[in-house]
Amino acid sequence: MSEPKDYLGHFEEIVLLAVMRLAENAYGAKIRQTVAEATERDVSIGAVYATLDRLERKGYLKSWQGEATPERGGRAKRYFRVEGAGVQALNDTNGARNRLAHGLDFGLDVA
Amino acid sequence: MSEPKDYLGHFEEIVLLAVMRLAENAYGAKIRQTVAEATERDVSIGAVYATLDRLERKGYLKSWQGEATPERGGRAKRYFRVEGAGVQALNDTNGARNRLAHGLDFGLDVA
DNA sequence: TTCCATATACTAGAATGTAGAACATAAGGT
DNA sequence: ACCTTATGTTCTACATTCTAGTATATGGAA
Repeated sequence: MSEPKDYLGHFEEIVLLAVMRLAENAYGAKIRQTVAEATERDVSIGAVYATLDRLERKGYLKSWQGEATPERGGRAKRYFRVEGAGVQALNDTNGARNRLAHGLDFGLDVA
Repeated sequence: MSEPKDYLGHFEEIVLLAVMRLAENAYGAKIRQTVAEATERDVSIGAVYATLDRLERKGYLKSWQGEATPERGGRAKRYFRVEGAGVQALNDTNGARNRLAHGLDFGLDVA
């Protein structure tokens, strides 16, 4: 039966989901904003990049430099995309939780 | 509006769910077993207790000593129960995730 | 060429995750 | 009584993740 699965930390999961959701628009600053909205709290940009780097190192996502000449000024963006392994990790993480939460009624916020 | 919410780490969430699920049968060794089954990997007993202690310190759960004379031998159990604040934290943690995951199709393992 | 806005990189300390050995307690056999 | 076995918990230490804060990079506009 397979190697031990690799589970994501809470923030890693959140960031990975944000990248997924933003699709072709996923770059640091925007990701930060998305995460802040979803978590309803201030998230430092450093926190986001540290996590993105770690996720990339693990092969869960990939990044590349955006256009060298942005439209309105400012540094070039670094875009991110979730890789297959990232989706897998997301699934595994969710699986463990689901097996435990299934059938439990604790007043879930059903969005 | 309100103070910044408190989110649970991955393992904290798993352990809290296990305690909830085990109900009146939630004590260290059993919790460990439940968590191991759900995550499909070996979980050291130390990892479980360290997390239980931290969760108790934060007020997410409560513990007390079980019977002084267990049926078959061995040390008395220490039972755990999730408190209201724990349920709240579970909800908040879930909420943030839901807001991001909602509508995203990445092949969820629907158990 | 200075200032401002947008972005990313780096660093450090706190919190969480994780393992393993030590300790505690009781039942049962001999 | 004493030792072995079965349960269960406590303690300690270290690795990884979380998080904030500060520094650096780059281009447009005044």
